[in-house]
Amino acid sequence: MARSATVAPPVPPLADLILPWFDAQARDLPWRRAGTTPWGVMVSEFMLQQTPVARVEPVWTRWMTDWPLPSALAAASRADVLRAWGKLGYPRRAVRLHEAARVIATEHDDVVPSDVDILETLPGVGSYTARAVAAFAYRRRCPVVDTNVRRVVARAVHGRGAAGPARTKADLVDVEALLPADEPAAARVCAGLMELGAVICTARNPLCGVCPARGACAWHAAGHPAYTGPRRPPQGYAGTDRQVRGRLLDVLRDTSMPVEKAVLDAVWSDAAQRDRCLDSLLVDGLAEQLADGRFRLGCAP
DNA sequence: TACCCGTGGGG
DNA sequence: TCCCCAAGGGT
Repeated sequence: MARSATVAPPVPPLADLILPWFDAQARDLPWRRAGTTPWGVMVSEFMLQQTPVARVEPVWTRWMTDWPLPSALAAASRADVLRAWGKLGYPRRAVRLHEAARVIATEHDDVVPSDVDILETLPGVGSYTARAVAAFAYRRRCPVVDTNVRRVVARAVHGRGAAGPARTKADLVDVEALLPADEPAAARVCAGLMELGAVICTARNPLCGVCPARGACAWHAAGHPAYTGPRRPPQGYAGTDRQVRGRLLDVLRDTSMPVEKAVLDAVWSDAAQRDRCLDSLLVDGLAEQLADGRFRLGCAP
């Protein structure tokens, strides 16, 4: 039986390395500041879905000034919401946030729910956003899994270079295992895992040399083996319906007066694709057609 | 599950 | 230039 004087050096759990680093180094993002309401957190999470922090900051700040409560946003027109959303991309997120605000105002007394299952019933709120609101707005002990966390866990816990295909349930279990019992501390660990993935443990050129977690990182210990798993096919953009919809919407956002179809026809030469995209914008409620045939930004309730 | 949905910056 | 990526959700 081993009884040497040297006790096996306790490898500090990931959380113990990440917490002090996060407390000292976390970026000063506006929605992290004291006094941010759960509504403010929720708005930031919607905007941050697939959109970089730098582009969200100014829009979020203005948004919270104009619509500090869900009921305030609910009272705005969809067109005003879409214009305020500006060029954050994926404008259907703005419509869903608008709809979620109405549900919160009318069915939850203007208070953002704190329960994950209730949050997930809101339009545009999926597993990630529901958990992010519960953890960051209400300090709940609730595993939060986004693309950053998946990458950090893949590396630090499993020694793989990248996360690979989604393994939703397993990711939740993995993160849950990293969380301390204390609720607010657990919420900070979730934020810290995301922060680490965003600024240190990045997809390309991770900064392992200054990583606070490298002492507990399986990938680092293994010598940074390259990722060998399946890669998702490139998405592409040029020539897609997404690009055409973006151009059409760009016209409608920038005009206060309804426009003739000829104005929209000018943004894309392929008539069939252009008409298909315009129709899809109508279906999505992002655009609407007046009785006189002209078009404008969607104004639905 | 795979694909669709915007936009712009960096390597 | 081109490709990859960025706090996902809906279908």
